[in-house]
Amino acid sequence: MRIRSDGGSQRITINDVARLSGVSPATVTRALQGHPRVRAETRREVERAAQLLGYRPHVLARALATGTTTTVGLLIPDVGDPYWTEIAAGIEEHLSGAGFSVLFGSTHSKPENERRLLEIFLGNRVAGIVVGGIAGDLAALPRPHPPIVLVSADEALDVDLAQVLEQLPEELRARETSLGADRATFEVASDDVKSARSAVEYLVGLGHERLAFVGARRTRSSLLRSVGFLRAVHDTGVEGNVVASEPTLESAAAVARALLEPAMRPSALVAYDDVVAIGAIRAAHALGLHVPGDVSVMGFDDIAFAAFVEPPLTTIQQPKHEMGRLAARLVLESARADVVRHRHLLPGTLVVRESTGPAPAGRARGR
Amino acid sequence: MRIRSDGGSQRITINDVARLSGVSPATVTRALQGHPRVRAETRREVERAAQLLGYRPHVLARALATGTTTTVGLLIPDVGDPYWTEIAAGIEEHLSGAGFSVLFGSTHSKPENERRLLEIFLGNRVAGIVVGGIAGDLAALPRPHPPIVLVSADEALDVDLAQVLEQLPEELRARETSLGADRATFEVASDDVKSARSAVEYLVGLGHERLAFVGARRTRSSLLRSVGFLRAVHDTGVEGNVVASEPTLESAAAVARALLEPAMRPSALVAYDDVVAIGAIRAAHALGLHVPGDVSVMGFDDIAFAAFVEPPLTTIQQPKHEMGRLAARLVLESARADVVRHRHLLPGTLVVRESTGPAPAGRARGR
DNA sequence: TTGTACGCGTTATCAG
DNA sequence: CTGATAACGCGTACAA
Repeated sequence: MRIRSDGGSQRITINDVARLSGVSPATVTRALQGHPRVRAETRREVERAAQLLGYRPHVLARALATGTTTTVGLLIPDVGDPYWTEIAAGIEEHLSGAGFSVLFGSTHSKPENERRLLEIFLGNRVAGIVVGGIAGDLAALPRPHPPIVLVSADEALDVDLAQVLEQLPEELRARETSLGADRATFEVASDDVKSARSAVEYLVGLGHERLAFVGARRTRSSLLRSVGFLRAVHDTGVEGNVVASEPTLESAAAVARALLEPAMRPSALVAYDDVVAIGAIRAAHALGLHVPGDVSVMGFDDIAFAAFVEPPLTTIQQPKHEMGRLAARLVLESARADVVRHRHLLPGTLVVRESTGPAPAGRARGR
Repeated sequence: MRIRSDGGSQRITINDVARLSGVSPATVTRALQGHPRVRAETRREVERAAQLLGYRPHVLARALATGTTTTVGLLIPDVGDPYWTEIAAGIEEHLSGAGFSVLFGSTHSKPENERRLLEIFLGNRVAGIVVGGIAGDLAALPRPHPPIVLVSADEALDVDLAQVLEQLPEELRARETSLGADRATFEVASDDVKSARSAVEYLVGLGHERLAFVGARRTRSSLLRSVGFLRAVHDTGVEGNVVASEPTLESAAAVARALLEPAMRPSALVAYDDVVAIGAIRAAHALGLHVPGDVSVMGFDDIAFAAFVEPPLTTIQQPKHEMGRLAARLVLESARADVVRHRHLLPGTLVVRESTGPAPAGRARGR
């Protein structure tokens, strides 16, 4: 006799319940699913038997029979990044609340991982998929596929940063629609252009006249934020330039250090995100500069720790949890009915803390 | 004609492939699974057909047929907590690398959620389960169940903190074995007692003679850390007391504020974890105290942000990623063979940064 | 080496 | 209101 060391749980099936309660399997199904046409007494009897036996329906068998799953695939780039985990939290919460399970994977921002995991999700016949970050060649997916909702799709653009920055924002906006996003049913993102604009307007309101945006990369949200920054800078008539940086504390610190040399030092820095902002603040401190006394620094996103660094970070909060909820709602809804593709742009909101302040006196407008 | 708006992907099955390649479904299975006894040519033919049709095996149907899944359930208390997400990252990485999928859920530290999600996992016939945090009444699970690995099980103890603290550490250690943990195959945790001890020894080595542990709660790791603290304090002959605090920044700040009143101010604080430590530092700053000039503060875990607060936090690093990997390895291994239950205690390692320093001169040993 | 037939646990259809 | 019976897609003895 060979011991089945399989991980399977109990093997009490619907048949066991049927036998014990003296009805057919079909009736058991109906009774347990709240089907209207079952005698009340029968139902009680079945429920009692099921309870007694500790019957637990085999989700997979059910899926096979119905052709439908209650599982949704979730892909995010990085489990360690608070931005993504907060979004994931919103997604998980909503999905779980709606009785759906979450099949999870991390892409590490690698398209090949994204592809591989999507394959797995499809193999598992998920009812829908939420993809955070990249979202490469969705077009290559077999059709039809379950509804896919993109969150802050960050697909790399095939253009030079410099080129894009010269182009009109309108033109860039147009380009967006040609991204891989077009195979997805929905997309939810933050309104990066507008967010960057409010950042600039806030700083200008404080009297700053020489700004810098640090952290531009070849990703969509980064480009859009820098574009919003440049546009606002232009509209308000102050100085402002964009410098590139990786979205890591180290890179940001290095870039900021160079930027803060006395020569043409900006009086305020707008960072690509909170992580970059924190890196910039460290660089400022290392240079003996006071924040916000000597230089104001602000970020984007409002990750949990933004409020607890020294000084607490002024930032443009993104409704991460809300974005997650929305994404989850959208997959579930579009899993049920045919819907029109649509992009949801959520607004950011300014959160003023202590890393920003009035422009230093006497340093206004160069020379 | 009704449109099937199910989320199902393509419906090309093994039969389609069989028909196209002119063989039987059975042969298709064998060919695609690398079964040795298939003619090379046949295999090529089948593979070509599968490729052409874009055939993707139905994972659920396969699971039903084989009685085995390649899915592992993962439960953590809080998706927003960096401690847990770092562990989760390690788990996901290993599992994914081994070709397993992750069915994910968040318990929010609520036993009822844990129960509900475990039910779902069982219903999905997962090959194994990793549970972070609580782990309530695992005993209530139907037997046999798939292997369960507990990570930093944080089950609430049915005892008063005060009582426990009076007891001998040995006695408390004995209690551990009676926790819900005993239905699990494995458990991985950090060696909290020893970690706390090294924290104390490090501070004493710096000349501190009046310490305080802030953050004890009725959870295991908190109790064990406070016990390790008290034991070490006793062994090294310095003063040291334990004060309770919720593991939130706000609570920690409030507690620390009271603790830092001039009267009997400790020269060093050992916080339950990094979050509590950061809260304590804020309180110190609010009181106009310098860290570490006036008071040293250290934490546990070494979450990502520990290095980026002001001042960078000295802490006892827990090998979170490693713990995750180990947990994942253990589920997979025990899913294959029968194994002996075991508890894995991983050591913490001291990471010295800038929130700790020598004891303030002239404040040594009260009165 | 390959094909046939059956079972995995559940639901749906169609009689009764 | 309830019971047979046929799928769902795949793996696997068993037979050829």
